[in-house]
Amino acid sequence: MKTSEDTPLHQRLGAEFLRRIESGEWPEGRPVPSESQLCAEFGTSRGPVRQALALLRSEGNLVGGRGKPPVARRATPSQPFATFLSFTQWARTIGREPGQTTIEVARRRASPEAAARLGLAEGAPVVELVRLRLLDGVPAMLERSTFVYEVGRYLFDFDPDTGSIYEELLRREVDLHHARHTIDAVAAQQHDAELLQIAVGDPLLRVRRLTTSSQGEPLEDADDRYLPAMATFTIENTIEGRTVIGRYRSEED
Amino acid sequence: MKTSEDTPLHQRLGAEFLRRIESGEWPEGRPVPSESQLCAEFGTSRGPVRQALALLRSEGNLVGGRGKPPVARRATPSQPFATFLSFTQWARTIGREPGQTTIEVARRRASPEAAARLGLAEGAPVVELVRLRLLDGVPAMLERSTFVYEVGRYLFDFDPDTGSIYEELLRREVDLHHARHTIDAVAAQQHDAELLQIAVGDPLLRVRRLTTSSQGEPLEDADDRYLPAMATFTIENTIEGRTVIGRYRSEED
DNA sequence: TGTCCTCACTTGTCTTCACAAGATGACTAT
DNA sequence: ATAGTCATCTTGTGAAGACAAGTGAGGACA
Repeated sequence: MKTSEDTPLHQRLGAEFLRRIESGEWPEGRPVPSESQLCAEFGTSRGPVRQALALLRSEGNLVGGRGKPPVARRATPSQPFATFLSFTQWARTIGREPGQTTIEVARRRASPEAAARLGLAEGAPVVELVRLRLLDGVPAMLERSTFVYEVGRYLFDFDPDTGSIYEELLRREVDLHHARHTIDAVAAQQHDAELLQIAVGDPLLRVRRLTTSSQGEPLEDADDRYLPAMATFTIENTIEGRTVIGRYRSEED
Repeated sequence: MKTSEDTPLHQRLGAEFLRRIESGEWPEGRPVPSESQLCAEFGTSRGPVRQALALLRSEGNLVGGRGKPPVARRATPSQPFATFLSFTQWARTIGREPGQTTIEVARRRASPEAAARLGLAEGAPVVELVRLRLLDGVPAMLERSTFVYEVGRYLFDFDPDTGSIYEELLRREVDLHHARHTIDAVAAQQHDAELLQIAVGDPLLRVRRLTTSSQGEPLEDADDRYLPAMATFTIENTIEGRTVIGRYRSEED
């Protein structure tokens, strides 16, 4: 029943508990206070306290329990949707300066493959965008996107050289909700090689992405090709089913 | 308060609700029964019902709510830890026959790089394993693993050609709990190319894996190199933070 | 000294109650 | 006919209480 600021009690508790773990106030590897102690400290019932603890448990910040208080853990959080989807936001979170050179943006009729992936009729209008993405001014990735026309039309009112398309689409209230990334490796083609300044046949990390709305309607189909030296993807996995994903700058070695 | 079979009520409810969604008894896109109706049907209080619904919500099987009952969705589940970690189990889940040819298994002194990743002193004993992994008898991946000696010693009592090391280690009660997969692309070296029957320089999908115990102690450091035509990794991501991961056979195209 | 038992404490589970806030449809007033 | 109001449904949130089961420490006992 703490002084309400209109956000639910269990959320405030969860944020406070997380702060204590990350600040070391609740040291890593040591048991946290018991639920009854927390109830007493915050003057609440067990319900909100347990909800808050369950949230931290699902994020890997608390482990163990049953008969004894759980133990605090510092856990690397999963990268949020925006960081994972937007090159610009990703670059900033890893402390690099994003950049881009637009190679082409055009209204076209959908190719059979793109139409199939986007759930469109063959020949339906789409907007295709090709950009070379830079990290600190150095080529890092070649991005080929095909947008459903209803979304892609916004690109003509917007200079794709100036910043994040993802942020622009959010401003236009496009319902970007879900993305499926398929990761594999390909050899650089002629076009890739020229733009990324590598040799034909060099390995590239390819990420094909299908972005959909909250209703499951496809909005964007993309093919991003990274220089392996510039980016890696990580998947963390535990036996209890917790998953942490991330995109990082490759380690120098 | 349903006839107890010693598993908690909310788990039984969650399993039953999931069954109804996947069977179509609760059709996709349609609102599910209200909590009070479910309470009446199962003769329980709201607590367990809400716990069960929250579980399904966290797995993407229920969306919406607040003021009206949530809507059912069929969601692809995240691949479990075992499927993601074990080539053998993965192959079986996608309906292929796993196979392997052991190239070498040896007790060595850790290289500086491996020692650093495994948190060992340089020169500490480790067990190195190199296997060519097959799908339906065709080369698919080259696996190079370095095990901490305490774990790797079991490999000498076990023929790595006969099956899953992961399952064998579980039988020995090795505490495999957490894995961090780092995905990038590399060019095939001489050794890779010979074993995988490709040309030197061809692109390979590389997955470096660090497997740790529940206490965070490193157990295995691996470098798996997949033929791009044989496997892809997928990451699904939503704006609410739900994540689904998977490893799949590449599509033919 | 070493073993076993008891007891206090903890978390997990479930019940019952209450109220706030969003959603919806029927009804009313214009 | 249309717009606004209200009753009634829903879920979200929180309190309080109860009991089962796991944990661990201390004491009794051999």
